[in-house]
Amino acid sequence: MEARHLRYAVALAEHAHFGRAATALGIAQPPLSKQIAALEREVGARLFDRTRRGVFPTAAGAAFLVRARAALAEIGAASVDAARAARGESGRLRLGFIASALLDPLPGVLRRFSRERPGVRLELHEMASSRSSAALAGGELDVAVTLGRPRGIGAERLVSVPVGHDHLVAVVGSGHPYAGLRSVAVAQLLHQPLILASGEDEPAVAAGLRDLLGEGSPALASATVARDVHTVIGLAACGVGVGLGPSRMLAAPRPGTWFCEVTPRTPLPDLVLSFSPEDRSPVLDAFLDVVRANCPVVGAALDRRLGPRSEAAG
Amino acid sequence: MEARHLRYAVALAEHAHFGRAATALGIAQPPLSKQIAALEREVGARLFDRTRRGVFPTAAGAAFLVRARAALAEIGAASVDAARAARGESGRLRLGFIASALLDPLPGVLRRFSRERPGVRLELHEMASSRSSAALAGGELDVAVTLGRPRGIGAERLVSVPVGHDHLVAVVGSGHPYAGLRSVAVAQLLHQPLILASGEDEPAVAAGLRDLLGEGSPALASATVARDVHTVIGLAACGVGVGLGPSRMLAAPRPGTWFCEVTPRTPLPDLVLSFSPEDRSPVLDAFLDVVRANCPVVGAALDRRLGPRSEAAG
DNA sequence: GGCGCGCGATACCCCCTGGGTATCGTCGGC
DNA sequence: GCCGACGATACCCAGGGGGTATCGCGCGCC
Repeated sequence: MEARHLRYAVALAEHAHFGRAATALGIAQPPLSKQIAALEREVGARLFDRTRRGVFPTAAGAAFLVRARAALAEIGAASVDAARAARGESGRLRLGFIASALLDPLPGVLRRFSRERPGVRLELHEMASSRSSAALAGGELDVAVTLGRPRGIGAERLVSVPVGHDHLVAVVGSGHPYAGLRSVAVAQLLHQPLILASGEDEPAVAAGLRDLLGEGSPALASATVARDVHTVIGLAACGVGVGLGPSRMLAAPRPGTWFCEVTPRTPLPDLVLSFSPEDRSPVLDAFLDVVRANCPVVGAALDRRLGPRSEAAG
Repeated sequence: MEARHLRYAVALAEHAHFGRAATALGIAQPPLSKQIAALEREVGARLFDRTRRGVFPTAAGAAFLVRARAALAEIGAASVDAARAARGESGRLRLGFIASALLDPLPGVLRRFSRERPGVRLELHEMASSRSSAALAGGELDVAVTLGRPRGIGAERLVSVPVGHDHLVAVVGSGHPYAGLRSVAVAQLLHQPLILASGEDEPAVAAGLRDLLGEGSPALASATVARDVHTVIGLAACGVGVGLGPSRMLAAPRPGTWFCEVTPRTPLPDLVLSFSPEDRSPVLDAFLDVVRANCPVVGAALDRRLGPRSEAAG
């Protein structure tokens, strides 16, 4: 049985007349008679009663038509759904990211992406950079934002572009003596209670501080350790001490906090956007477009890695 | 787009290999490649990624396949449902009947029919005979059991067969003086409180009694009137008086009641089964089969009206 | 590193079948 | 009783679905 048979049966039921149904289908009446006869032969039951007053479905025909209409609706939806998916207007995007990425590149990108692609389900997974890399290589994520380039098995197959440069900055509550300062020197941190994110989540901050303050520094040893940079800012705002984190923090100002540069300027690893070029999908391309639009420097780097924009532009 | 394209796409997704999918479909590989290419052209999107390790659906392909499988399931169900309906194994039967028919022919018929055709929904409508006839002629019922042959517009197009002959009998409670009698004479009814069904529902009983007792008989004038014959029996069982109704009542004995013949024997109109021969359906045929099997006399009458059994015997 | 092989795409051909025209059978209605 | 409407049938044609042969291209294996 072919979709043609369903279309013909539905048209015949709607017009209750072979000639008019055939005209509506764009064919002549005899082929329609033949196809309906063939359909009835295949089903093994008469589907239409040919009376003088019109052509009406039998009980079997009525049962058939219910399914036929449903099948035709599914067939139509198949094309539509596939085309939508091909244009990246539906589907899902699984994004792994380190918590601090929520400070700077992600808010704008996610807001814009979900506005431009309301049909795409965003699955956001906050996780450590190492887990993001592994999940990306294993196909469990579509795109990841990590600290530094991904390493580990499969990482060499990933495309990675830096999303921006970072250096170490300090954050204090408004009532803190350092509030209002443009910058603080490393020496000013030595006898302050320090707050920084834990090793796994933001390992670079702790490493940078070790470089600045010395390996066994008491200030570092007694530092308050938070799970992620958001908590660091929150604790600093409460006056617990001097928070230390990536300069990305400046992009998300929060009332009651004050940010100062740390001198000497201490670079931190870049935030990096990665994905598997083999698993590119229209949704991923759409996401990359949004990233391009939000951070022009990323666009140039992407073009260098993928060629000047895919032809599947929506 | 034809069902063939859906079948091919599903097979290709299942085998992840053009050659094996083609073999499973019973065709060669090149036609499958062509059909998939044509499908992708029509949808306007690549549906499968051809990699060295196999053929996998793209995001668009995955969306397409969901709909394709659903459509194919509907198409398969269309045939099955139609065949079932053609065999009278599904659908509905709308039966109109007079209340007293529940005493005799209907219990056995309905029990047997619902056992033989569990997929058919029985719609039972108790109504006066005149309404049944009109509903049958108007296409609102498939079959009706009425008192006497249907009359009124459209009734001449109906096929009607008597389901059995009836005459007037009396029913009393076990404690009644008549309990235990084989028969009662008309004279014995003259000074008894009588119970009979109301005019609309069982008009023949009242008419028969008028013939027996005389037009202005005080016994008739003071008779208790119930809506239907079931109530008559119930009231008689309570000792309210002598119930009068069709001999069909004998078929549904009820504890605490006693039935006696009324002499002289007074025939009542037959219970008649009617349907529209133009609207015959497999379900109706199946119902008529059950009626035949339950009441052999009806079978002969039906055969006389319709020919010796339809060829669509299930 | 070259050859072989597995796989999908392409080229080309055939014939099946879907659709066309012409016509018939039949049943109502005027 | 004739005509007209409608579905079925007969017959023909051509488009396309499916066949075989072959190519292009990686990958893997000596």
